[in-house]
Amino acid sequence: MPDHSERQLLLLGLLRHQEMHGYQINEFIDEQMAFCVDLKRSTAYYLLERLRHEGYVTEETERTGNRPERRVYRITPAGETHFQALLRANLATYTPPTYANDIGLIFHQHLPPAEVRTLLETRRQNILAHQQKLKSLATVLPTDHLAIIRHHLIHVTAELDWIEEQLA
Amino acid sequence: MPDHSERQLLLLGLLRHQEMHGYQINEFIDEQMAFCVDLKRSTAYYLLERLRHEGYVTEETERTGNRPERRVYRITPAGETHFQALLRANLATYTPPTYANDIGLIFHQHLPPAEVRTLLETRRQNILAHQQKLKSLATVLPTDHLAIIRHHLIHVTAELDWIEEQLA
DNA sequence: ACAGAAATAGTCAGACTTGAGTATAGCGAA
DNA sequence: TTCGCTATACTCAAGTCTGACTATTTCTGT
Repeated sequence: MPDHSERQLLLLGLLRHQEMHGYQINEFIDEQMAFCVDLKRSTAYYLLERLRHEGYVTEETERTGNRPERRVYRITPAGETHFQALLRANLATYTPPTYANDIGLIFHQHLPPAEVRTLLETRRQNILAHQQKLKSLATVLPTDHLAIIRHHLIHVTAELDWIEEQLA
Repeated sequence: MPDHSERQLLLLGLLRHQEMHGYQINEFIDEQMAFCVDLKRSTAYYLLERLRHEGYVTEETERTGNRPERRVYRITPAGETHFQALLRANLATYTPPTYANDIGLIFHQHLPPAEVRTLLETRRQNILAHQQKLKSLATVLPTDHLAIIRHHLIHVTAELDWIEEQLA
């Protein structure tokens, strides 16, 4: 059983604020949260179905005008409780991320040092580009997200420090 | 088609060094790489089968004594080429990780500030524990891994900085 | 000498994930 | 008015991942 908890937390947190239909949830995630969670649209539908199955949300079909039916999700009292538990667990826990780019470094001796340097130089440019994107997000997204953007920026800086150390 | 590339890179890199059977590969990963890659044993078998299907490794069954048969994997010339390509791509790329614990922060206002503080204090202890574990790894693992351990330590430090900023 | 633990070597059902596809509605331009 | 493009709302087949399990061999303590 993999650990959906943070995505469940996200979905329940959104529904806690207000009832929403699937498309709306996905739109919100894509526009405001994509930079810090990885959750595709089809996966969100799947998870919502699971939350319903577990009694944490209810599903109600409605239609507006002649548009196709939509399923409106609403959090249940059990869902509220679950949300609180997930939130407490999430805040108290530290889950170290995995850095996909570590693997390359392990095998760097299989390439000529000069080429490794060039490749890492390119990586450095990509990191700088990502840093810029984060900075511009800060001006676009609501202020609730500032702490998280700052979190990402701190790590990007750490990444730049490390790669410069490797280049030296 | 998800992006196995870093795990393929890992498997090919190990086989490039010497032929190995599945169990041996898994043992090595569990003992030396678990701290920087997330790859379960059954997944490794699955990926090896895929690499074979794609012609990057060959599989040969052998038996030693009365033990059950084992499948020995050996990298092919095509696998060598693929390895080089994956390695170059990996070194030149930056793949920002996702931080599972960000989600909690988004919803922190749903709990009393004092409790949030206590929970984050606990998280901080967990980060410190993780930092210690990394430091002790540095004394146990071969020196090739030092750069990567350093990489993780830099990020753990960044994480501690950030959380202390939040607590203040 | 022999029972129980640990190591060896995988297999597989079932859960998770997602790109590609389906189907209808509104809207702007020619 | 009608052709095509975008927005709305999902669905699903196919691919991926892993916890739990099987089965045999070798050690270890008594």
